Amino acid sequence: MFVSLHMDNYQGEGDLNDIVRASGGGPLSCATGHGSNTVPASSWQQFPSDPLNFPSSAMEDHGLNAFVDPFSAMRDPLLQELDVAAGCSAYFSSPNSNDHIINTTSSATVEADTCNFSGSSTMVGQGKLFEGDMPSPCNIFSRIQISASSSKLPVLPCDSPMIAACVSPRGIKAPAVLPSDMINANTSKSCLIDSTGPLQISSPRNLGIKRRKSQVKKVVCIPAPAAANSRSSGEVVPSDLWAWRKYGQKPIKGSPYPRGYYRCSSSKGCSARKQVERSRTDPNMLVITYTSEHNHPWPTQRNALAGSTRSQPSKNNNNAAAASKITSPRSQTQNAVSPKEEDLKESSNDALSPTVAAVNSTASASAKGESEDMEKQLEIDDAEFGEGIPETYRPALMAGDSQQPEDFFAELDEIETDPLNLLFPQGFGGGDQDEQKEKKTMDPFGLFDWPPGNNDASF
DNA sequence: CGATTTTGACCGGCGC
DNA sequence: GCGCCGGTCAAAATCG
Repeated sequence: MFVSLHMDNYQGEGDLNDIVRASGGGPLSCATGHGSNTVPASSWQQFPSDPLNFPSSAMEDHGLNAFVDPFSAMRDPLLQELDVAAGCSAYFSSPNSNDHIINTTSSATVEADTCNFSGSSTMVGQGKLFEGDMPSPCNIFSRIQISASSSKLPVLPCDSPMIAACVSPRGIKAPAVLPSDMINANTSKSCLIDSTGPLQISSPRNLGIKRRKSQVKKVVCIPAPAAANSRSSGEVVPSDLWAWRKYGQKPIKGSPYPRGYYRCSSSKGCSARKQVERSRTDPNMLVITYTSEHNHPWPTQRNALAGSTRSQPSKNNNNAAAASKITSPRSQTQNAVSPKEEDLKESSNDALSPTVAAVNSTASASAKGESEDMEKQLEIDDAEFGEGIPETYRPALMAGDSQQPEDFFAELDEIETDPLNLLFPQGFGGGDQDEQKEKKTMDPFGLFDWPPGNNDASF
């Protein structure tokens, strides 16, 4: 559940203040890296290394229960996607422990360049989206790194412990601390991306820089599922609730991996887009950049399935090796196609352990290399940053600032079919824990459908 | 048949 | 002004 969202344009002193206040006194209240409130790395390391089985109790045992839900402030489709799709505890952290995310979001209170507190803190205090006490099923998004990048901040290597918050599709409850290895894995070097370019919206060709700069973009770093879940391009696109249609792919200079361009196909006229690419520093990490916003409610079951029926090409079905590299993107973006069991296993393994290892190995080596890119990315005007948020990534469903978490979820229930159910037909909290545990083991990222016998949803 | 992916071409922004 | 680069378009191919 490493979620590392680089939420460009996400800024607000108030947020930080809230964060500090909320966490004040707590072990995690550290908004300052040098602050006395930072959690000792040793404490973090005491936690199990398995992020997927992150015991919320552990947090309590370590006095972390005071940690405030980092996502509470998030009222964002992206997060919605992540939450729902992930349906599991997510570790929100700044890509870099030093990444100043906190600093930028709340320059007033944070001054440390080595803040152990993750970027998640920046999200604390705004909203109540994730107040619910949810279990934490895990899937690909559970490890998504979410970091809010702010303007003009240097990107530093991150190897400090980070706070993790268990995020469930409907709520966040159990705060979590990442084990040291996970922390390293999450270090964002692996997630550093060069999303430095200005943002574009529906009509980029006609848009000026100003227009594009005002656009909010969110960068999500997630562990890339194994190549088994990708097509010939090797690109792996985790599924989310929205239907995405690929409209282009371009090789990116300086990166061995191409960048895929997707637009929302859930609704015509929706300007939501996302770019998917592998981190140049850590191929095991996927960098998904969301731009623009959905102008429509959550996709209903039907919508979510739109265009998602396409599965792997038949030519791949008979060739496991080929299948490992050629997989229908739809299975990734529409969360509907079930890969073969072997692929699934491979994906699970590759997406998890390797990711951690890879990140660790590259954590310090490549940090500098991408720092420049990161800086560029961060050079988004703060003012614009603040303005963009409310205007972007706010799906119709989420319209309304006054909307409370309860309202939000209530509306979700009103949807023809709860998107969450599409991903987690078994439910998140109820049911046999052992059974869920088993599922986690089989599909830690929840990218794939569970066997028909275990899946009530009719895709 | 409708939807998607693929891929080369086109366009605009930006740096030199 | 030129060239590079990133993002998008659109035709062809593919798939269910």
